Amino acid sequence: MGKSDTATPRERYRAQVRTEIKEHAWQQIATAGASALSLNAIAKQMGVSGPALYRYFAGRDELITELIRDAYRSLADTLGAAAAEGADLSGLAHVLRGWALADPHRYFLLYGTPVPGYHAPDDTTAISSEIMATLLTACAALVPEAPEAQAAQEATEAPFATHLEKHRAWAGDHPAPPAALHLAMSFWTRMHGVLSLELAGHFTGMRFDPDRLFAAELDALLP
Amino acid sequence: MGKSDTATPRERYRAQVRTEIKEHAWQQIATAGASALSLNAIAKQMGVSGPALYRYFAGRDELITELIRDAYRSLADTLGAAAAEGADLSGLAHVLRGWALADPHRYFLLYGTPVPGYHAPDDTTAISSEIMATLLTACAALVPEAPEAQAAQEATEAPFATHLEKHRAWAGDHPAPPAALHLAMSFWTRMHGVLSLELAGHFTGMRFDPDRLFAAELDALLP
DNA sequence: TGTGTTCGTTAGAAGTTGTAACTCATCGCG
DNA sequence: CGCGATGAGTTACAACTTCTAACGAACACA
Repeated sequence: MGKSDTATPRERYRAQVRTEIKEHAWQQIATAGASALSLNAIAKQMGVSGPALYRYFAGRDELITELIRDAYRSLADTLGAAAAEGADLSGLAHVLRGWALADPHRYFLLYGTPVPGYHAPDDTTAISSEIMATLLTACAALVPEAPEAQAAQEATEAPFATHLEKHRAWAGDHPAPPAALHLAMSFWTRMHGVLSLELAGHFTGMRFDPDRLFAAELDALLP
Repeated sequence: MGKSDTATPRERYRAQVRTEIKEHAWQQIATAGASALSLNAIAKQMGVSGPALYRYFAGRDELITELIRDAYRSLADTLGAAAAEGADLSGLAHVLRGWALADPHRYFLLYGTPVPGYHAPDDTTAISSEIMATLLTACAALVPEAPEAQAAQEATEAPFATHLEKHRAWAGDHPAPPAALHLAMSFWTRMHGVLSLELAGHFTGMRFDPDRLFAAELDALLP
């Protein structure tokens, strides 16, 4: 089991308490939202005194940062596993939706209203581009390989795709054609649009089925 | 000037102080976000003591509710004015974008991560459907009037539009055809998807121009 | 078995929301 | 004009939050 064998007892205990704290934090976030996360309440729930938690997290911000990191990791792993099992872009969409519905607060922690002073650490942006990479692979599988002549024609018809091609630093060195870059961005923004409005409860009251809206948007997206 | 003439001096003073409080609140939200809004800080900025503000707002929640109401009102008026001046759906999209970019925190107050215990009062949902009405009018102007034969054909091709037609309570009694209902929902979710990710800063680092992504999504949406 | 690291505790500072009670200015009415 | 009711602003306080400091006790390791 990798690290836990080589660790000293103290380190193992420390890691265990850290995860226990995070579990209580998730539970608290799920009921009251991230803004209501209270270190004192977690301590009380664990039966220890308030300042004890500061041995494990420098403060509320570091705890939240850790939760964000875990959430990104979970999403990247979930999408990555689905892709490894052969899911196409449509499959990834449904996996994403399931992941978001399983814990709306976790989704909002990643893609909701940004925390005022918070700045994402480097490794979360790394995980974020890992997600983007699996997305790009699925998108590239849907976009037909364009011969040169057709590519030139596309350049005049799809100005945004060529714009993305000129600023493709965010795609890393992923070998996705311009149309796939465009498809990935549309996928991201549209799925997020439907999901975030649904999770925020903006569709309650309207009586239609959010499932069908999601399916319709997905259908309109796929080439 | 309507009400302010008939009001007693006390009431006029009260209304003035209320708007002054709200102005400071907006200023504070713009710099630190809604979650960091502090009645004490507002009081200090206004040169009065903390509890003095409780004469004007029952608490933090009521102040935020009032700010949300004002934000909805502002958005509805802005879109309504644009529509009255002849803006089509594309024009409304750009007006919406301008409104959101002018004060991102205000946008997130309406469409961002929901506040845990908060439940929107009735009149905000009324304003919300006012917004939806101007949207539906603009959408209806874009979809062609369908003869009966064509409508029957559409019913099999556009299942979500017919689903919306069966659950069109949210559209009030607006006489928009099913295709317009569908277009309005797509408009809402897609524009929100691009805007909220942009405003949350998820595109910083990627070097492309958010303006062009917005334009591309809008272009893909219009029939 | 000692020794030093680390954990958890209590005490306290500085901040927040919100309530209670009191003073005092002001508004309206006789 | 004067007097009484209304309401604004004050201080004091309770209960909460994050977070620091100092102390005792438990534990791992040599």
